[in-house]
Amino acid sequence: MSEESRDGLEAVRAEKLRKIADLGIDPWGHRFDDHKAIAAVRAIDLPKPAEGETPEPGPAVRIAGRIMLRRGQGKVVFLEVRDWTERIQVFIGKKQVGDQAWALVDLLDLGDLIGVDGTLGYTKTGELTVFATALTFLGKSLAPPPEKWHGLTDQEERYRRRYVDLYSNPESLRTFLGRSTIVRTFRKVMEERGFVEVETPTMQAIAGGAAARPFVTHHNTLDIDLFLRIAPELYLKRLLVGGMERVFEIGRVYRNEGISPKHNPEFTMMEAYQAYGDYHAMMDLTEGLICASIEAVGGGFVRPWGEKTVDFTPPWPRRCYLDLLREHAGVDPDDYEAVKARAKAAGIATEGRDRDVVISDLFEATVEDALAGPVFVIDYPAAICPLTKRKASDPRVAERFELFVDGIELANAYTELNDPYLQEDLFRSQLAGQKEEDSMAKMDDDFVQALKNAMPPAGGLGIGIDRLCMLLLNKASIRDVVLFPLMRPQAARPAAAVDDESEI
RNA sequence: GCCCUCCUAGCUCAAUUGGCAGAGCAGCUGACUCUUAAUCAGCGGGUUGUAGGUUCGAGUCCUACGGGGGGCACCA
Repeated sequence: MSEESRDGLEAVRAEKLRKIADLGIDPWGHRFDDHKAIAAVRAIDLPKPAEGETPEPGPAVRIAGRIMLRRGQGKVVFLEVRDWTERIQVFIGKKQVGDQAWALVDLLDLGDLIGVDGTLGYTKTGELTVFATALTFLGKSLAPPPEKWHGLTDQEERYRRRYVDLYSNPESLRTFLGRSTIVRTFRKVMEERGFVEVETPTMQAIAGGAAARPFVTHHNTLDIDLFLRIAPELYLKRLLVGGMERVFEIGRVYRNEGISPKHNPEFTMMEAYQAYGDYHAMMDLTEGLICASIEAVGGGFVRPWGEKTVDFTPPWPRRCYLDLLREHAGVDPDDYEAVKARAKAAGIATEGRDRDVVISDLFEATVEDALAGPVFVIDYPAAICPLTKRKASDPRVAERFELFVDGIELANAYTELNDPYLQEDLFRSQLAGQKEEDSMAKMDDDFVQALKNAMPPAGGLGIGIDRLCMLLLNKASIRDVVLFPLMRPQAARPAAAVDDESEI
């Protein structure tokens, strides 16, 4: 951490900035219209001249971007300029641009932003190149960019200074543009299927709809504590009561729990509710959303996933929860003594705990990691699903599914419980062995009142956007698909001396 | 919260058993009008995350603290 050397490198660039201003050029640039995306420039069909042939003058192009590489050659310089679509080589000759522009070229650093007008053509070695006729300075980078070959590799720096990661690591930029493509695809598919996008409160007096600990915040004027939402579920279902038959929300939820490669304290979920649907309708929707996303980001249905491969070719199997437990845990779920014995062997407490809670723990311990998927796990034990409609044929079973891929839970959906009396009962009854703060059952009187106005039978769905992005973009950590993952604050850097820099 | 591990120049990385802190890139000076991580010659750049300790001597060993990564726990 040398303040001295950092200042040294910055001082050199600050001096160049001053010299650029001395040339009568604004070192912070201005509006620069009508430049082409570099990818579009590269897509221009310009035939390569044959050996020895004098090349035809190519089309005039205008580009803008960041200087990534510089190869000086006396009175000629080659730059690699990158924008958010591509990179391209720029040729600048002293004779071609004139003395005035050449004075500016001397003051260009890696990381600076420039606009280039020129003609498109090929160099002697056959590289597509913009032969500059004019330069426009668009922004001075006072900070030196990372090493030109390796980019920024330090994980911590990549997360803390994402702006550097994005411009220096094309793969990182590609990932976040891919995430944007996935979100856009979700909106498009939902719209095609007749859903409307809505926004519901993120600050809630009762943080319901999931089993998670909320963040607490405070409203000063009302002098009340509020929770950041852990799910939009209960508000979206109020909209079903109100007659909005197909709604969805793509939004941030906040859960005050651990951080891991699969968990960020704030993450993005899409929740959708469809009146007169059920969980099978939600499975079709889920498959449609994810398959459309795969087509949008490209790469086919058989996709790399770390060292593994995941085959997303639809349709995906739909497997019963208890069948999977039978297979992987090797016990008959109806024989609770056997289940308890198996749970104890797996290190799961059984004493004084609800039967379905023990079964759920055993499922997580023995089945989830083995689910290569994609696979819909369907028909959950009812006691662990307080917001879900029970099967008419068997009230011990809830009409719920979760979608798993390589042990990762990607989606969670129900046929929604719309019986207000049963909902109220389930809100009141805590399961034995579950702490209240960890329970999904939190009394929400207004929600029960809403159900008393008749909520249509419905299917509801939640999909973790971040995890889907991990899987489709092949990133091992959620922090690689969240632009600014939560980090501990660093100790403040000593404030730079203000007085002796003020003239710049 | 617990366990393991990492932190060396702006960036990417070396440094043998505890023995003079190094290289490449970037930067600066100079040469070069078709380069491809351009090349060539020269120069500058460090409180080895922080604070202690052991030692004749610590980047290296020990302790504490800070930050990161992985795992456990919690959760989606």
